[in-house]
Parts: sequence; structure tokens; C-alpha cells
Amino acid sequence: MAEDRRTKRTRRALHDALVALVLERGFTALTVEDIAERADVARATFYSHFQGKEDLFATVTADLLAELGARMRPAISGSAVGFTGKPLLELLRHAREERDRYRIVLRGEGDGKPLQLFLDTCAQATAEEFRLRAERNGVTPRIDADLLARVWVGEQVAVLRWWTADDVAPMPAEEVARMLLELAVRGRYWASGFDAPD
Amino acid sequence: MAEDRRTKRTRRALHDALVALVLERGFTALTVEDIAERADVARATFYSHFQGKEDLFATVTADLLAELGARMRPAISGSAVGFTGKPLLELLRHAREERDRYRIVLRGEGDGKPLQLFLDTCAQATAEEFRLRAERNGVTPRIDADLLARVWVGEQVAVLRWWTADDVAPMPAEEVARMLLELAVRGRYWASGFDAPD
DNA sequence: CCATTTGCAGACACAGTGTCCATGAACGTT
DNA sequence: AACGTTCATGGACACTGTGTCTGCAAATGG
Repeated sequence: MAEDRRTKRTRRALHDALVALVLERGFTALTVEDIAERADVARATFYSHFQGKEDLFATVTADLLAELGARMRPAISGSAVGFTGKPLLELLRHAREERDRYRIVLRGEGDGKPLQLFLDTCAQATAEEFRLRAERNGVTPRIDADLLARVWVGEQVAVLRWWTADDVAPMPAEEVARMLLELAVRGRYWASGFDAPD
Repeated sequence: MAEDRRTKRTRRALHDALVALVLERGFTALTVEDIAERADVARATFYSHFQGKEDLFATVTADLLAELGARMRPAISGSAVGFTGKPLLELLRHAREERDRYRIVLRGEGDGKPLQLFLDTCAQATAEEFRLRAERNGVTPRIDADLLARVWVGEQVAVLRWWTADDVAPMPAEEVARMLLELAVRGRYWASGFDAPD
């Protein structure tokens, strides 16, 4: 038997209500009653699906990460050397489509636990893929792999945060990707217009 | 008349109690009663100093930012071109001394509001100083200033997050600063051991 | 069409909030 | 050292939100 329509409807309604309300008021300010009411669901029903609002939020985050992972895998294997080409573009597109969910995660809502999960997952995957390529191509990284992965992911997440923020002018994803690629290749001193370090 | 000893004592006790408890249990899980008890302060007294735990947290963050600002100013003006030299080293040292406070901010505790404030303040100051130098030295940035500032700050914050985390091996601040400087100058492809982009 | 599952509304004890007040102690000043 | 002022205390208060449980109605899948 397939999943009951009602449960699917309820869960989806609660997901959407949470996202909308977190954007409006922030996670902490929300009550289970608020979420249930926005979703047109009885409070008792909420508790029959989730243990609390943290649980609901965790589910939303896990779903987002799973979708991202599914989209990134083919893009990564199709990219020869780094992550700043096709994979980044795929990330940006996903973020544009799921802008609201990205915003609440990147903002650090919920004591930053979803954000922490997001960062750790990305950083770990990056470091892994990174080591794999270094070995496959017979090159030796000139900088600690974990540090480099953190820098890599941190940079992209910082841009994501800036790019998905409320007040920023919508720059095309391709434009952002191009800039970051140049940054990765030429370094930040080049980008700032200078030629020499201090 | 100087400030009353008692108020200074209680405020400091509440500050410390908050930091310790957030590290132990996370901001959301805390009650005002918990914080007051840990600080050996009556609950009523808490409310005579702060409007709630968010207010207390905001004060802690503001203090941290103010201290950082005071330390960064001379380091920035003494550095010729970029931020990745002396200023970064100063940031790392401050983070090492105030490790606990940095950790709870960088983690995104409190729905990420303190983190947001931290990021925005740093990014704004960076972008400002960045434009100022470009004009003074007659160079033209090759990449959007705001984007570049976000990348710059995002990278350093990502490293800070990694460096101040619980489980990581303590790498010397000077070592971290050296790596980041090379990264900024030569770009990430160089760092990864490759020579060409994808 | 029926048995099962799900959603609903209302009730419950409980925990934490934010505010108030009377009392006594600690404080800075003279 | 004595002063008036300021601050901390502990208990009380109404109130909001939590988490769980009930009986009953409606939707669902077979």
C-alpha cells in the first residue's frame, strides 16, 4: 500500500509552514501552535508526526541535503579538476530554486545545528573528493587538506549567504560562478587589483 | 561615582554563566533560571539587568565585537595592502584568547543572529577598507567589491570555525596565517597541487 | 462497502516566563 | 563611622506554551 494521502498532505503542509514562519519571525520565536495553525493542522496531529519543531526542522534540512547530494553527484564526476566549475553552478541553481530553505539554513536558525550539518557534510565530501583527485593525478597538495576544504566550502557558503540574502540585487548564477572560478585560479590579490602581497 | 561593584559582579557572572552553559547545552535549551542559578544570582535580579537571554547574548556578542575592533584597527592601518597578513594574525590571536565566546558565536547559536551581526560587521569593514585602498593606490578591482569582501570574510570565518572547534588538533596561529596568505596570493588551484583550472 | 488509519477538538499537569513587592544587605559619599 | 541610596533576594502572581491522552468523526485503501 502506498503512503496515505493525508499523511503526505499534513507533512508537506507542516514543512511549508515552518519554512514560511521561520523566514518571517525566526525559529526560536515560533511555537508548535503557530506552525500547526499556519498549516491548518491540529496541534495534536503535529505531535503524531514530529517530536517537536526541532525535529521538523531537522527533517527539512535532511531533505534539502539529500536533494543537493543527488544533484551534485553527476556534476562532480563530470568535472575534471576542481569544484568551482559545474558543481558550483549546480549548487547555485539548486539554491536559487530552493531559496527559502537555503536561507533559513544558512542563517544559522535553530542554534546553527542545521547549518553545522550542512557545512560538515559539504566539507567532508569536498575533502574526500579532493584527496581522491590528488592521488589519482599524482599531485601533492601544498596545504593541509582539511583546512583547504574548509576554505573552499566556507567561501562558497559565504557567497551563497550573500547571494540568497533578502536585500541583494539578483546577480545571475553564471556570473557568480565565473567570478569564483577566476578567484580560485588567480587568487584574491589578483581580484583586488593588486599584484603583490603585503 | 563609579559603577557599583555589585552590578559589575552580577553582570560578569551572568556573562560567564551564559557562555559556559551555551557550550554545554546550546542556547535554545537554556532557561533564564539555569543561567541565573549557574551565576548564583536570583532570577529577579537577572531581569533587572537584561530583558531576557537573547538580550544577554547580544551584549556578550557586542562586547566581543568591540574588543575585536579595538585590536584590529592598529593592525589594519599598519598593513600595507591586504588583510591576510597582520590583521588576520591579530584575529586569530583574539580568537585563541576568547575561544569560548568565538565558538558560540560562530556556531550560529541564537538563531544565528550574533553570527549574522559578526559577519555583517566584518564584511562591511572589509569592503570599506578595500574600496579605500583601491582608490588610494589607483587600482581597479577586477571583481565586485561586496562579493569579494564576503568571500574574504567567509573564508576566514570558515577557518576560524574549524580552528576553534572542539575536536581539532591545535595548529599554531602563525601556521594558519601563513597558509591563508599563500592561498590569497597564489589561488586555490595552486594550493591543491594542480596548475590548471577545470 | 468495510475495517483501518488518520485527523480533530478539548482536557490535563507541568515548566518557564515576566513582573511585582517587602525585606535586608552592600554600597559610595560625607 | 554614620548616612541615605542602590541593589540583590526570595516568594508570589497570572500567563503562555508544552507534551500527552482521550473519544469521536472523517478520509482512505483494499
